[in-house]
Amino acid sequence: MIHLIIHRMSTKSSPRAPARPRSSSPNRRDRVPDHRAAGTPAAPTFRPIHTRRAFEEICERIREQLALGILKPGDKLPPERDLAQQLGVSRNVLREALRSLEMAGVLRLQKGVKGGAFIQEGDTSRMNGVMRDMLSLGTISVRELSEARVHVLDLVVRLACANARKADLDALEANIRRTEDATREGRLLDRVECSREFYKLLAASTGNKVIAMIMDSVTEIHMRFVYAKVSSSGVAMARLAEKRRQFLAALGERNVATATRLMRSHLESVQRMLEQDPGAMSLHVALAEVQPGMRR
Amino acid sequence: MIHLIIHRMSTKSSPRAPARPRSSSPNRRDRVPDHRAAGTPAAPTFRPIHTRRAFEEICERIREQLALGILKPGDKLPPERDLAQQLGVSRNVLREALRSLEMAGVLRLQKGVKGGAFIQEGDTSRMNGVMRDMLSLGTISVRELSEARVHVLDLVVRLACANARKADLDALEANIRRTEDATREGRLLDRVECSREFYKLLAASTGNKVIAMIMDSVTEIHMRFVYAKVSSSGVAMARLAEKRRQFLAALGERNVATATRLMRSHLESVQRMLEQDPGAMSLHVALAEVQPGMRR
DNA sequence: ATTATTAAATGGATCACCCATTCAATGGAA
DNA sequence: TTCCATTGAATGGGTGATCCATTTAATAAT
Repeated sequence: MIHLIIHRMSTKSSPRAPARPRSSSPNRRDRVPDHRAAGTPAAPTFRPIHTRRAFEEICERIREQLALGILKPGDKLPPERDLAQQLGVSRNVLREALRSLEMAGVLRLQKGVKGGAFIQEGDTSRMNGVMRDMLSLGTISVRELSEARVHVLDLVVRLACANARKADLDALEANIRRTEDATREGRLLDRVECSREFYKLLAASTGNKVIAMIMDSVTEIHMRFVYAKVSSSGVAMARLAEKRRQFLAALGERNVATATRLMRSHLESVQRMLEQDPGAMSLHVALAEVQPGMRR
Repeated sequence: MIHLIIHRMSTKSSPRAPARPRSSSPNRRDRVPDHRAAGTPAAPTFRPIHTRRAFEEICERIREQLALGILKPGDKLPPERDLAQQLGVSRNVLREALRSLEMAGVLRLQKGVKGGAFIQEGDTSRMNGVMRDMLSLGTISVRELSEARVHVLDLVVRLACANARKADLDALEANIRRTEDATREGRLLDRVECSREFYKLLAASTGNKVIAMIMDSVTEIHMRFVYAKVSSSGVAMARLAEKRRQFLAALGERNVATATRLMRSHLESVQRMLEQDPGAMSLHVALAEVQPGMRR
């Protein structure tokens, strides 16, 4: 259904070339890689160097079709065997490309007859993984992430005040009720889960998926720290639901100043709690466990 | 040097199983997948279902080692052949995992003796690709991205006012000079390139790599639109360098209000320019071409 | 000493299979 | 007829062997 022919422009002379003997020209001096030189007698169009690997080119082609709107979410790519042949590559290489695209959240691979590689849609959680990797690699620090979160949250509160709709406020209200239930019944970890959801709902209520994505990505790691802290110490933020209600009231009144002030002071108290014992803020506590494709 | 043993817990009966003939049991009724049932007479420990794919598990293991600090940037993984054996998987599958990690910016693969898979460090551009994919897939819209950019830029200006150091201001100053040169010599596209760099420098001057990353990711696409517009229409923003100088002056004086005002008005005029002819804001214009691993 | 050659290590790629899952088509039993 | 079990084909998941290409160090030739 889709044409993705790759003219491999490969470095290799031809697929399954007859094993050009290693030391064919005993005294050659030119260090020019023999590419396909000796093949055609006078082919003056020397192609530029090409170290690009097959799977990169494949990813690129598919992303190109996506960008051009030729491929859309829900579309199915041809079966691996067919596509590999169309592209003129081995199935293994094609799979490397498909795997990469799957991990990037572009594709979803499904087994069985009627299975195949489908263009994925609407996965807004991809940035979380990037953020985690950055942190694992030491490219960014916990401090930078926390600081960024404060600023982003500031922005989110402002936008939520401006744009939150009734449905958003209702969802937040329901979330707070669940928080109250969890508090009453002493389910501390569930309460952390509620917090995670609270911020997600707040982010969504900005009405801007880009902002929401950014917010989620800086919140995800933070909530892991909170989870680890609550999980190990057994202590939890006091008067959480109550504070949330106050905040929600300010949000409902579109009172940016109050909402911002409440959120900031809450963030500060959480930060104090986390920093109580150093080491709880260590990366390994939060990042270890649960590192799958993108659970959470 | 590193132990990453995976007990595959595989579904398959054993590597290279002796090709159990298809229709061996003519009248079997149990739909239980025969896993390794007939092998050992009474093995009561039925392992839980295992749909998890090998390459996912491998990625997970490596990320785990990373999160635990056992693997650090610069470290080298064992050669593919060795690692595959350690993990108990075929080399092909291992490569699928390595490829995914490479595309995610976690690894860098290098050929030749002394080559190998090295843990990458400090690549802050990974979020750009995510943003591009989201846009291609229609998960986010150009409008949302532009809007987010305005807000993020607002934040960046505030932080830059607070945190920019002399070196940052000097770099911005040098950038403006290059912009002037390009303007004088009519190199319009170079001027766009200068703009891209300007925003990157501004983002860096916040002193927070997370914020900078976010800023870069929302700016990258925007600059493609600008590039496409300038490239096709030949018109360019008037008095650009001059406006930049005013802005830089405000930044140097830590005058948040003025800097913010100047930036906002500039963004508005750029937006007006872009929206002049609709269609120029179409995705395809900006996303097509240059979709490599992560050029730019 | 300098330079060219060789050899080994390692990722890049191919081929030819086989296994496991899924689902539609088929066919027999109630 | 209706329903359920069986079958078989399509498709992704995975393996092992083998070769190519690049890079670097060791070695030989000048």
